Amino acid sequence: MAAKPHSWSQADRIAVLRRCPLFAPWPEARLADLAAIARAEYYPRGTEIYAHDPEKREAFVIASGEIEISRGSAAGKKFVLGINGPSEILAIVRLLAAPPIHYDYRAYEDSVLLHLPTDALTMILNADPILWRDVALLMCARHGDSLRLLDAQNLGSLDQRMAATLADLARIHGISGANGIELGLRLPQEQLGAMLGVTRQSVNKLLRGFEAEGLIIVDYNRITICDPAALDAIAAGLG
Amino acid sequence: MAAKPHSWSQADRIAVLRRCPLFAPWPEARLADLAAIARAEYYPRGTEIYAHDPEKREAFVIASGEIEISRGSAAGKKFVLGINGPSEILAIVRLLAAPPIHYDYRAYEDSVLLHLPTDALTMILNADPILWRDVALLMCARHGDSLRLLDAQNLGSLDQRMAATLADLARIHGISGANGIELGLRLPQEQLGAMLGVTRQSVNKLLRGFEAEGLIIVDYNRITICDPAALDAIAAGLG
DNA sequence: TCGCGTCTGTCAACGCGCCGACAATCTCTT
DNA sequence: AAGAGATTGTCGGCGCGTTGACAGACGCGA
Repeated sequence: MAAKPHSWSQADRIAVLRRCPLFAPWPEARLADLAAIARAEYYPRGTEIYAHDPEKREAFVIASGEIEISRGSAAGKKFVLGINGPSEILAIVRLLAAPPIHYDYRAYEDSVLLHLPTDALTMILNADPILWRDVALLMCARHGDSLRLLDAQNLGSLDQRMAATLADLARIHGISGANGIELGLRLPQEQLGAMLGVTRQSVNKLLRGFEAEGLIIVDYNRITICDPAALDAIAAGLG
Repeated sequence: MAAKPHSWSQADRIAVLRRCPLFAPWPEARLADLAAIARAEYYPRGTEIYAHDPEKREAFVIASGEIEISRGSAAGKKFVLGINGPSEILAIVRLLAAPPIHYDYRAYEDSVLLHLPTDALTMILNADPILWRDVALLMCARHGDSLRLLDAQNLGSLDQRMAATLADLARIHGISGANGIELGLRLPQEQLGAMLGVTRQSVNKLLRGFEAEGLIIVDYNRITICDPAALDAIAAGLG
């Protein structure tokens, strides 16, 4: 599915960038500048993206595949912030935030990324400063997402957080199918647990509860959302 | 302490804005533009800032006092994101984030705020677009803060989160005193609980544990940090 | 087609933080 | 100086999610 990047032309890179919401409204010339500094790279499933240099100052756009954003603790626990698909731009915060913050990026499926070195990226932005506005808006949206997660953690029950997470995944990775919205993603219960901050066993019980109510269908590594509205209702605290 | 705002001059407003990290580096002319659209308002302790209109599209700078940022659940629980002091700019996200997100702002002490209507603010930014860069950097820093909180919630123990929260409070509200860093803030244990997402009783036990180890001194509504380094060590998971 | 590694279903024991309650203490107002 | 309201200290019982363990199901590669 993912074409190997060694053969990618400037036009190929521009096409990928054009699909990224942050860059979509940019003028053609700026996109060309961006594409000129972009470096395409292929990562087979399971690869750590910046394993060799956690302090690497590069953002990247997902050309194809899925990237898992996570963070591990000294105790060996793992917290998964999210799993992002094509056209998302990631690792922007690490470029700018002070004090710096570091997340682990892992290829959840075979993926191709377009790397954008910070220094070159900021030079392009400074050359046409109104583009910084788009960055600011993107950061606001991301910040809003984090805040929503934080609220859910502190105010919601486990049911609610599970419902919210499933609804989010459906929005990002959903493909409409025969019985409802199918998550186009292999999704072990352990993985869901790492997103919710609970154990695999708890996820299992929850999932089977939802299935019993006809909200979802669980099928070895795959989940289908039958009743998205009901999930949203639960997530909102009305369930 | 807080001068009533009805008497504030343009020069007074400029002085307040100059102290805000976001605006500090801006040229004098832009600051004057900002001050011209700013409206100073006084809020006695306990007042809800946008109670009359939760959808109000205004950011504000704290001229004096303390503002609590929180969010309530339908079940009556409350989650406190933070308590911010003078020179902080708040409610920026609500202006820009999509989908919108709403927090409650409450005067934790008698406070004076400088309100900045969104539309006028964005016009000033658009007139000198490089200023958007500062906004983007600020949003990155804020986003980083949220992510750190989120990590702590999902990976850390209650001890660690308590230590981290106390260290944060010391950084923002700390005044060096005889026995260490005194938190210049009345801080009921219930309030700390709302920040950590746990009950008052749990906070009490934790606090007395820390006190027994000589890390802090608890004195009715006041906390003094005796050993900040030890708290940081605990927060980092080494305690 | 076999076999191994991954993923799922389920259980009992355990521990941590919550709930509800009550008395003691402190602060502020009158 | 006194009373009201807010804050703290502390307890026992309870519920939920964890821990650790094991059997069974699935799916990919040899």
